[in-house]
Amino acid sequence: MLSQTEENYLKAIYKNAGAEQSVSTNAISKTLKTSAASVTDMLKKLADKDLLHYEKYKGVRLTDSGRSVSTHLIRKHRLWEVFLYKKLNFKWGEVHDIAEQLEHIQSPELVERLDAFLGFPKVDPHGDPIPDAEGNYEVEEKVLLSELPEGARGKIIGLAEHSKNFLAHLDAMDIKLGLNIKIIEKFSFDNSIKIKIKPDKVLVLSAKVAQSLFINK
Amino acid sequence: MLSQTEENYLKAIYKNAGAEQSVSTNAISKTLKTSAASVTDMLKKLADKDLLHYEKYKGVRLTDSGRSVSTHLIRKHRLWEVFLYKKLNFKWGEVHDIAEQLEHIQSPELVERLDAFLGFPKVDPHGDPIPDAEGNYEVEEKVLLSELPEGARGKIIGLAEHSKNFLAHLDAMDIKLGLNIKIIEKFSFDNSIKIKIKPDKVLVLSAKVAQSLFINK
DNA sequence: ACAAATTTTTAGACAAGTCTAAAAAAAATT
DNA sequence: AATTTTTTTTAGACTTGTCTAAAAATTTGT
Ligand SMILES: [Mn+2]
Ligand SMILES: [Mn+2]
Ligand SMILES: [Mn+2]
Ligand SMILES: [Mn+2]
Repeated sequence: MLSQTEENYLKAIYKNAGAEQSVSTNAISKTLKTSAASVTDMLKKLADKDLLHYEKYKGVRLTDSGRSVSTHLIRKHRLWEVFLYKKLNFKWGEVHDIAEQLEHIQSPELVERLDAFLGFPKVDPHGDPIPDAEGNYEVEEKVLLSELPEGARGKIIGLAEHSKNFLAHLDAMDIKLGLNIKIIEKFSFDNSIKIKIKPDKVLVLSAKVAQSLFINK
Repeated sequence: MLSQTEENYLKAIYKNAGAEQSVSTNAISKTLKTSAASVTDMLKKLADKDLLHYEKYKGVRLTDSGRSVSTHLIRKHRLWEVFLYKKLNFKWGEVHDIAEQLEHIQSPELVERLDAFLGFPKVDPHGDPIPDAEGNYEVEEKVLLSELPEGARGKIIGLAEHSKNFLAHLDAMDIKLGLNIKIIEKFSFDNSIKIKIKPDKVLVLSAKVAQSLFINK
């Protein structure tokens, strides 16, 4: 059985590079906010357990086993987020930190029952896909709102940023996942974008916001 | 913030002696299945944090602060048990081990929302009381089924034993909390007891079972 | 191609939580 | 009251995960 710490390293590696590419010691160290020296130590331990391939000075790549642990953690994390959001009515900016703890609960049975209880959701409250029990998931085709031309229509399906700050800002602007939008006008002055949502509500989004929203393609 | 380990020590102390009495090093060591030497070390640390009163060779007693941590843990443990039992349909013998992990999740907001989601339950799936946010709870007056005379009536409201084995046995016998029973006959041969449940079902309980079921008084 | 900057590893230390073995204190027996 | 048994504490060691400082390797820039 893996410790929470080991699990967090694997997840950090997966988030940095997925299962194919390799990740540098420094990248992991930044994600986890630990020293590079500590990371090196841990990478050796995880390599001993066949969770990743490690070659001195060359960075690491997850093994199949390591990838499986990572995606399973992400599955648990996102299922718990759905639970907190849908059943306990937390805001979407509040669920991540709690799920960060809940994802480490060890009980395969619990995950499957939670999944069923939630109605087998496909995405978490931020629009990110929930891996199935085998660790597989589909990534929807999407494009940044800021990339779309005037006149284009689409639906908000994901976020390029996940900070609490950003999520709270979206709440304040009444922007949620699933909204159908149409681009009315793009302002070259500051790259802000005027959009229409629903029948007749119009609002102007800053460039920063437009660059952080994914639209279906 | 306390570590899971520290929390488990406090809970073990509370379970052994409540908040009034004092507990011996050995008793804690048995409950937690760690060496007496380790327990002594930890007791000093917890005393430094004012969670308990420690005097060499005299055992320990929780402080108000220690008692508060303990009852809050028990509150969380039992609320999660209700969740697992009522919402995820786990059997009552399966919930304890998972709740043992969930009780350490740190989020005051989560506990209160879970409580509301569950409809503010007063007892857990084993009939044990759930402390409120202040750590207070009422213990229902009860008596062992084995103590009742022939002809007595009552309702099964609690368990004197919590082993998985016992819980599975009760499942096999179709005995649950809330059942109304009447004592038909007590057999002096082996102290088994014949009871009637509901309209017309009669069954004989072994002495061991009768000594492990609480009836309301 | 060499020097400088950056990244990564090693070395040595520390805190938390655990253990076993031995010493000290307390409790039980005779 | 003295002896034996049991409980508790101390001493010293080990593991996990972390750190800082220094050394080694790699990458970048000229
Ligand atoms: Mn998250
Ligand atoms: Mn985590
Ligand atoms: Mn329990
Ligand atoms: Mn616990």
